[in-house]
Order: sequence, then structure tokens, then C-alpha cells
Amino acid sequence: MTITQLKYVLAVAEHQNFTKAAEKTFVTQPTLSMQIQKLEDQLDVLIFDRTKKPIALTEIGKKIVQQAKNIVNEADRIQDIVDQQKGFIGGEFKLGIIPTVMPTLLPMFLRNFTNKFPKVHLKIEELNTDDLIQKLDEGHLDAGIAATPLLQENIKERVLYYEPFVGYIPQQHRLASSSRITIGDLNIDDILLLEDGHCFRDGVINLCKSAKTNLDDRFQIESGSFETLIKLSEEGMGMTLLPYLHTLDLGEKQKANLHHFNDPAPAREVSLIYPKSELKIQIIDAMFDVISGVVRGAIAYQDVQIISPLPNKK
Amino acid sequence: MTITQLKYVLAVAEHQNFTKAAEKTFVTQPTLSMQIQKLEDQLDVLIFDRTKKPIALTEIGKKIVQQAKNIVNEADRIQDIVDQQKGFIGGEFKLGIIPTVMPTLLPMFLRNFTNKFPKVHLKIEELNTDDLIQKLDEGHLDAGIAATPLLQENIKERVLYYEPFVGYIPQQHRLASSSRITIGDLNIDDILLLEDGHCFRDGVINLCKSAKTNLDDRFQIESGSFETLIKLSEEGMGMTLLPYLHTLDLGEKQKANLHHFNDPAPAREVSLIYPKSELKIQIIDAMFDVISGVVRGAIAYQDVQIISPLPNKK
DNA sequence: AGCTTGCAATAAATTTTAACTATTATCGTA
DNA sequence: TACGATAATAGTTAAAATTTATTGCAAGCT
Repeated sequence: MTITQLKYVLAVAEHQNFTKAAEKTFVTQPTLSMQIQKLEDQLDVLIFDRTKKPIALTEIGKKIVQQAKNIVNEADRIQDIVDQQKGFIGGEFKLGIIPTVMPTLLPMFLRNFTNKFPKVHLKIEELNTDDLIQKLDEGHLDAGIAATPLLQENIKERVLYYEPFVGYIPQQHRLASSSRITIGDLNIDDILLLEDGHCFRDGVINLCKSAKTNLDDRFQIESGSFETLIKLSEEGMGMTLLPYLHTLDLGEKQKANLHHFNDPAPAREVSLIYPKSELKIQIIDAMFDVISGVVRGAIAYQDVQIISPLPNKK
Repeated sequence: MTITQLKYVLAVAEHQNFTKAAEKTFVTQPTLSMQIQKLEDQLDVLIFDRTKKPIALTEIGKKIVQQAKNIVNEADRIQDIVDQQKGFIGGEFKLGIIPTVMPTLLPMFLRNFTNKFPKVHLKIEELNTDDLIQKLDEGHLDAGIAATPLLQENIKERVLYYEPFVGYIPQQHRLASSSRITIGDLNIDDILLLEDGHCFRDGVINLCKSAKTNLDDRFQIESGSFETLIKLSEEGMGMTLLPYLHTLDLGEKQKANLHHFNDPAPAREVSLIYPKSELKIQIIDAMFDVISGVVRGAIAYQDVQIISPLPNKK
């Protein structure tokens, strides 16, 4: 049994397909077939049920895959131990960021980080929370930035900052007169929401404590970007809520439409999240330090109340 | 990095000698030299300090060895998972037993066990508690039988039985008249003890609650076997204490010299101990069942009070 | 110093194994 | 039936692990 064989098993288990797994592992398909067969022979057990389409794990195969993940993870950590000893901060680092954080946070810390740690080769991907969690679990990401708490078994969270919600209320809106707003003022029916899948949308819905479990069956304008929401809002389609950092980029005219919440302002908690295995923890530590240093200057803390980013169960 | 390389590193780390490690791993010495060098090159770090005699681990080497143990253990467990799934009870099983348990317990369960699980190839070794713990930690034993509790971080204990201490008191002894004895009657100075290293000795000392921290600086007869102690006792050298199972083998005349304790009788706790990793747990389970089944018939439980087998710190 | 001894490293040859290319077999399905 | 997708097999090549034989190197001894 070799670590390589275990990696092959994991690849096939993940893609449920020898050919695709072969591409991902940068070997040819016969290599996978043969090495996995060899392992199966040695263990005298079938890991994959090849009669199923797509290929499936046998019962024992599932257990073996689980254990193989352990082994491969533990093996990877040896390099980590060495790096840590050397104080080496470098190598590839895959980071996922949710869409509603990406455009505002990334420009703030990216240059700073790459200057400070030039040997880290960052691969950044925009992913919504669900995909982010899945990819972290599967080891395709080293860390992520998302709204928390996520209550995930295998994921650790380190809070980067609390980002208050800010109301964007056009002139003609019923709330436009009040300089500060409260949660009670909100009515989910006239708030423009991001499209489904964004956790910021879920946060807003939670904030409004909407009893409606299903918003989809009534007419609703939804968009994938705050810019669109702002435009729609200005067209008189209703108000909207923005995360604080987004409001910093607005023009003077638009800033006039911003209405902050009374204390304690509703806010989302944004965290650096990463697998419990703590692979590449030294890069994670470094990134945490850089981001929280940068953000500390940008957000003046008030009293906040954290809104869960998780969708209500239906 | 391969699992084989890690095993080589572990072997050299353990024997502090390439040549011996090579023998133990059934390869030649150059194989070890080359594979370990290769691993060191890949990690770009020295695992061994070859200037020291005998060869020593570097600081980082210690950490790597620690992690390598994890990995190799986890890897071994894959075969275990397969065996478990198949309900296969077999393979090599290395069991250590402390000397004061070996001669009485082993004959009671060995035949029974080998009949029931003929595919298990038992390797039984007599070891005192310290060696037993060390060998369990190093993975040279699959399980052990010892007096407990041992308070070891990485070792699990499953109690097999409680074995009362029985006084062996020759006719001419001051306590010979009382049919039953109590702990208060005991005087460490006229009790014949096993030689140092036996946990039963430590148990007796604990039992007598001797305030003396160092028994060695006064004249004392000590022996490695109960048979000798009994003989010495009959010669008028004092009384001694025996574990209950040992008293079953005595002749009628000798049995007359036995004096049981009043309830709650002092007793040692004898357990099956094994690494937390739970490798070969199915064999361990099987062995536990067999032994506790056999012993249940042999020891009629009374009220017992457990005496620690651990030596007092000096 | 010069010699021996006990190791580990190196060199060169051999064996084993992993991986590749090309092909075949086996499905499900059009 | 033929076709497409996919995995298994055959045969070959390249890479690697391992072996035998030898060298290097320090410690201990005369």
C-alpha cells in the first residue's frame, strides 16, 4: 500500500470516474486502474463497485476512503511541520471567498499580503458558502472567507470583523425621512434582495424575522449584485440593505441615501474559515493577521448584533 | 514521500543504528541510507544527526518521527478495517504479560483461545509493567495484561478481574492464629517481597502504606518468584502475600497457611491494556471475552478494595 | 602514529514497479 | 446493430527501489 495508491482511490471516489480522476491526478487512466486493482488485490477486497454507473464505492470502500483521507492528510502535514520549523511561508494557497465579500475585501488586503509573503502563490476563487464548505471538506481549498457562524463540524472559524448592515433608502421611500433606522422599520416585502444562494440574502431575511418560509412564490426582483440593487432601488422599486464595506465605494449622492441602524446595529460576522486539520496553518495565521490589520482601520466598531447567515430550514 | 520511507525512519529512530534497523526491516543497510536521504532531500531537512554516536534525531526529526508514527499507524488500520468487515480474526498478535500474572492466567485461557481463534498467531512475552507500556507505545505489542490503573495517556484499559491478595503465614508467625487478617495487621518489615520491578511488589508496599520511601538501604530478602517466597516463608523468614490465583495451585499443606483478608479485601485490578489506536481491536475484543469468561469461574467475588500497582515516586 | 573495528555513505548492477501507449472489452443506448 | 463512453488488459519503457561490493570515517587500541 502506498500513499499514491490512496490518493488515486480518493480521486476516483470523488469524481466517480476513472478517466476524470486520471486527468486530475495527472496520470493516465490505466495507471489508476492498475494501481487501484493492485491495492484491492493486496487488501483482498473490492473498493469500487464497477457494475454501477457511475462507478460507486462499496460499503467497505467507503470506510477505506474515510481512512485514506486521514492518512493522506496526515502525510501532507509532514511538509507542514517542516515548513513551520523553518518559518517558511510559501507554496500554493487556495482561498475561497463569498461573492458579497470578494469585491470589497480583496482589494483591501491582496496587495498587502502578496508583498508581505511573496512566496505564497494565492489562488482565489469566488464561491458561495455551500460550495466553500464542501470544497474545504474535500481539501480543494485551504481556507475561505465567509459570513459566520456556520456551525460546521470540521471547520474552524476565526472572526475577521463584524460588518454592519446599512440601509440604502431612496428619497421617495417611506423611511427616507428618518436619519437612523431600526430593525422594526424593516418590511421584507419592500427590500430588494440578492438572488438565491447568497448568504447575505439569508442574513437579510433572518434580520427581518420573516415568518414566510417561502418567498419564491410571489413576485420578487432579485439580483446578483449590489450595484443592480442600488439602481433598482433608485428607480423606486424599494429599499435595500448593503454590507458596510460596500458603502465606502459609493458616490456622494448615493451616500446621501444611506441610513445607518441604531445601536445595536445588525451586522454580519465575517470569518476566515479553514479545516480542523489546520494544514497550512502558518499561512492562515499570516492571512488572518494581514486582513484583520487592514480591516481594523476601515470599520469603526459600534455596538453590533450578529445576524446568522444560514438559511431557514424549509 | 512513501509509507515505506517513513517506516525506515521509524526503525532507525528506534534502534539508533542503521545496520540494526536494516535487519529489523528486512532490507540492507544501503537501502535505509538511501531512502532516508531521499526523504531528507525532498523535505530539505535533516532528520538524523549523523555526527552523534549513537545516531540521534534532530529537533525537527523528532517531530517528523512523531507524525510518521501517526501515519504508519493510520495506514496499518486500513488492513484492520478490511479484516473487521470480513469478520476475520487472525494474523499475528503480540501480547505482553507481567510475570506475576503469566503463570496462573496463561494456562487458564491459552488453549481455549487458540481453539476458538486458530488463525490468530499469538506471540506472548513476559514483561514487567514499564517495558510493557513502552512496547505498546512503540507498537511492538498489540496488547498486554497488567495490573491497573496505570494512568497512561495513550493506553486503554479493560478490567479482566479483581484478584484479592491472600496472606501466606507460616505456623510460627505472630499472625498465624487469626483465621482472617486485616490490612492493619501487616508490617512491611516482615513481609517477603518480590524483587524490584514487579508491580505486585509495589502493590504490596502501597497496601502496607509504608512511609519509608526507600526500602533498599536495609537488609531485605527478595526474590523473583512466589515459589521462593513461600519456601523462605516456611523457613521462618516472615510472611508473604500472594495473588489469589496463585493460591489455587498450592498443595493442601500450604493451603492451610493461607489467610484471607476481611472484606473489603485488598485486591489488584488486572486488565487487558492496548493502545488507544485500537489496532487489531477485533482480536482484543475476542481475547477479552475469552479471558473474562474463563476467570469468571475461578474468582468468587467478594468485596474488594483496589490497590494501585504503581511505585511511589522517590 | 598506525592499526583495527564499527558504522554509514557511495558506486554500480539488478530487480521491481510505476507509468505510458495502444488496444480490447463491456456496457448502455441511439 | 452500431456507436459512444468508459474501464480493463497487453506490451513497452522509464523510473525507482534494492542489492552487492566498496569506500570513507571516526573512535579506540597497541
